[in-house]
Amino acid sequence: MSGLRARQKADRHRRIIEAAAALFREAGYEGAKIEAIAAQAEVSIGTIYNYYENKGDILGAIVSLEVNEVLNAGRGVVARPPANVGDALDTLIGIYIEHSLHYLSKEMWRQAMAISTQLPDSPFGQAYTALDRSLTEQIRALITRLQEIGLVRRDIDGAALGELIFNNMNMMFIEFVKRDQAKIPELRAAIRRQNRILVAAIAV
Amino acid sequence: MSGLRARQKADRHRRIIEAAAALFREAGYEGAKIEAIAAQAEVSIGTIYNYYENKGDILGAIVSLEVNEVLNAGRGVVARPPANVGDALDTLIGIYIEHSLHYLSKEMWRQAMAISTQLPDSPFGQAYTALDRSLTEQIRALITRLQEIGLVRRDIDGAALGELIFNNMNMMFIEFVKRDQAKIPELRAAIRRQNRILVAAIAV
DNA sequence: CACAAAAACAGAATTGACTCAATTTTAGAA
DNA sequence: TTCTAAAATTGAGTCAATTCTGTTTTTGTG
Repeated sequence: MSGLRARQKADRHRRIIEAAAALFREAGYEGAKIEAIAAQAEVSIGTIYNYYENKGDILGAIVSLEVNEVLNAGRGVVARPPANVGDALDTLIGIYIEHSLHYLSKEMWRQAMAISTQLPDSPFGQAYTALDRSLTEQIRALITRLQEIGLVRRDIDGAALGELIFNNMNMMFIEFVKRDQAKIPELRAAIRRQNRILVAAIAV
Repeated sequence: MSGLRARQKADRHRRIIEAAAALFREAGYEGAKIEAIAAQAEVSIGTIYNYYENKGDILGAIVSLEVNEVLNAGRGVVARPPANVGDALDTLIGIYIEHSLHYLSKEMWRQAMAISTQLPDSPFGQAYTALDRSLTEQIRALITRLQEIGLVRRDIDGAALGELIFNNMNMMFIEFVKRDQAKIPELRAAIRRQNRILVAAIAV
C-alpha cells in the first residue's frame, strides 16, 4: 500500500501530463513531439509508451479531466434548475460551453475529437464515448427534473429528447472548434435558436 | 485546350483515385501505404503529393464522390415528398444512411470524419464542411416544401429546424460508424424516435 | 525544327511516432 | 542483509508519411 513503486508511478503520470499539457498549449498537438514531452517530464520515450498507448491517449487524459469538471459543474443546475425550460437548458449548455476552453485550446479539442472517431476502441476513444454518454445523461436528468417540477410535459420521451439536445449541441460545438474565429456568444445564440423549437414543443 | 498535359493530368488523377479506393477497401486506410498506391497507380510518390496535399485528401476525393451521389438521390424526395411529415423525414434520412456504406467502409468514414475535424482548413476539410452544409440545406428545403404543401406549420423556423435534424442525424451516424457491430435498421429506428418529438411539434 | 521557360515527375532523404530487446530498479522471501 | 523474480525504464532502431532537390517532359515561340 502506497509503496515506493506506486508513488513513483503516480508521480510520473503527473509529470507526463503536466509536460504534455504545457507543450500542447505552446506548440499545438502536432508540434509537441513525444521526445520533447519525455525530456520535459524527465522520463524516457519508452516510459511514456508504458503509461499511455499512444500520443492521443495523453491528450485524452487531459480532456477527461476537463469534461469531468464540466459534468460536476452541471450537477448544480440539474439540482436547482431555473424556473423556465428555455433558461434551464441554456444555463446547463452554457456551463458546458463556457468551461470548454478553460484548459483545452480549440486545436486540442479538434485533435481529441478526431482521435476519438479515428480510434474508437483505444482507451481514450472509449473514454470519450463514455463522457459523451454522461453529458447526454445529464441533460436527460435535467429534463426529468423539469418534468417533476411540472415545467415539461410528462408524456415527452425524455431519453430521446436528451439525445436530440446533446447531439445538436455537440455537433454545433464541433463546428465551433473547427473555426478559429467562431465566438462563444454566437454559438450559444445559435443553439438557443435551435432549442427554441423544442422548448415550444415540450413546455407545459 | 485538352492538350496532352491536361489529358495526362486527368488520367493520373483517375488512376490515383482508383488505386487508392481499391487499396483502402482491401487494406483499410492505415493499411494502404502511399508507396503501394503510387505503385498501383503507376506514378511516383512525389507525383501523388503533387496532386494531393496529403493522404487524407485522397480519401477526401472519394468521400466527396459518395456524398454528392447521396445529395443527388435526395433531390427526388424533396421534389415529391411522402404526404406525412414523419415519413418524409424518414425517407430522406433513409436515403442518406442506406447510400452511405455503398463505396465507403465504416473505417473509411471514421478516417474521413477524423481528418475533417483535425484539418478543417485542408482542401478536404473545407470540402467536407461544405458537404455537411449542403445536406443541412437539403433537409431545410424539404421542410420548406412541406410547409408549402401545408404539412408543416408556417411559423416554424425552417433553418434552425434543418440544422437540428441534420446535426442529430449526423451525430448518430458518427456513433454508428464508430461501432462496427452497429446496424442500419437500429440507427434509423433511433433517429425516428428522436424525430418523433419534433414531428409532433411541427406538424399542422 | 530548335530552344528556353514552365510544369510535372521521381525517388532519396528527412522526420517523428512507436517498438522492442537489454538493462535497471523494486519487492519481498529466506 | 542478500538474493531472485517481477516490474519498470531506457533509447536505439523501425516504419511510413511527407519533403526536397535534381531531372525529365511539355509547351509555345522564333
